[in-house]
Amino acid sequence: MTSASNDPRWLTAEQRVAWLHMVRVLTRLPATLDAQLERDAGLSFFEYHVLSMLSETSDHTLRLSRLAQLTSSSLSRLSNVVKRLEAQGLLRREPDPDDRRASRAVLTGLGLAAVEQAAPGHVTTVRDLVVDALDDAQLDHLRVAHERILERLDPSSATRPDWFDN
Amino acid sequence: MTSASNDPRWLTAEQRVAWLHMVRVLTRLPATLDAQLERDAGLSFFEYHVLSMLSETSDHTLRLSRLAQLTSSSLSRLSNVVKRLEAQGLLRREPDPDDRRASRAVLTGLGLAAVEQAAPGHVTTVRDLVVDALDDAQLDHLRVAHERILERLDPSSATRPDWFDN
DNA sequence: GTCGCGAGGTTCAAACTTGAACAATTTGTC
DNA sequence: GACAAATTGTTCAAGTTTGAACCTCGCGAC
Repeated sequence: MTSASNDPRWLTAEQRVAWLHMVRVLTRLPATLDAQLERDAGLSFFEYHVLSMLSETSDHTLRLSRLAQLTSSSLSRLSNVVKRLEAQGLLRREPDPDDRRASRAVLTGLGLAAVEQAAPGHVTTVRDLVVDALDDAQLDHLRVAHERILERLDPSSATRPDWFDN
Repeated sequence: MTSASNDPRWLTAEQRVAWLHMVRVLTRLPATLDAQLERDAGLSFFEYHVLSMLSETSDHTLRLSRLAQLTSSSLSRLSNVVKRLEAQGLLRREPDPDDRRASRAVLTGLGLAAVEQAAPGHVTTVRDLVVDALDDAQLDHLRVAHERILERLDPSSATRPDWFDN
């Protein structure tokens, strides 16, 4: 026999090329987004993401456990970051009236102003690096591929925002 | 006028959906790869990446500065990780005879064995989450999109391995 | 040659993340 | 109702990353 049957199936040359490209994007894109936001707004991408998720809800409020899902972070990491953001006055924590174990994070006016100030530069960076690098068809193909991947990464769609209709 | 001319151009609904999908992939995929490698091989994805890049060269050797480019890491981060990997006997550092400022990292037999042991599980995960989630055309579209994005992220292609022919 | 600037690496302190342990609820089951 | 199990969130110690400071060496201009 030429190969044991429990070999992992290696990648073909084409698959390997595609994967190695993806790894480079996966490592460089977040670093670049972080650098821009840190430089222009004093926020990490993760902090921006947290504030941004809050700003999308109608009452600017989310339970910490939900916020952890939406940002794909551990509760421990989120707890630390929320504490820092609270110390900066960008949000505040309040007990959840419906469940006394839980806390809710509420965006403050200062926090909303911070996201709104940071957003234009961030959007410009996203355009420069991704959206404007692709034509409409290519961006749509990228969306489809990401949807397929997300079905594997997150079958329950727990990380998908509720307001995300599509 | 309805909008000042220096507004950043906001994303259209379609573009926004595509971008939000990408952000979810960008944050969850590396975390998942990390978890699998840490669990099954005791390596972070970054450590695996370092060892893997070394294993791809003919003499299993790379200058640290080159290795930093290939893994998109700061020299500082790489220096720390290389020190740890050296302490574990997975690689060793030696002075570069051609440039006395430089050091080279050389994969040891133990290091090669570690990559070879970790590789099958890693490849299986990559297949499960990405490669097998897409058909050939979709994977090719993904490759093309990533190539366009990399032209923006890394115009000089400094992070592209030399043996990467394509 | 030698002067100055830039490249290659290391180190240290400060900041951040992780994972385990913990306390306080809530939920489900009998 | 009462008890076990699961959920929510915080905290602490250990490990990792970051950025600035620093040292050594190569390169180019003069």
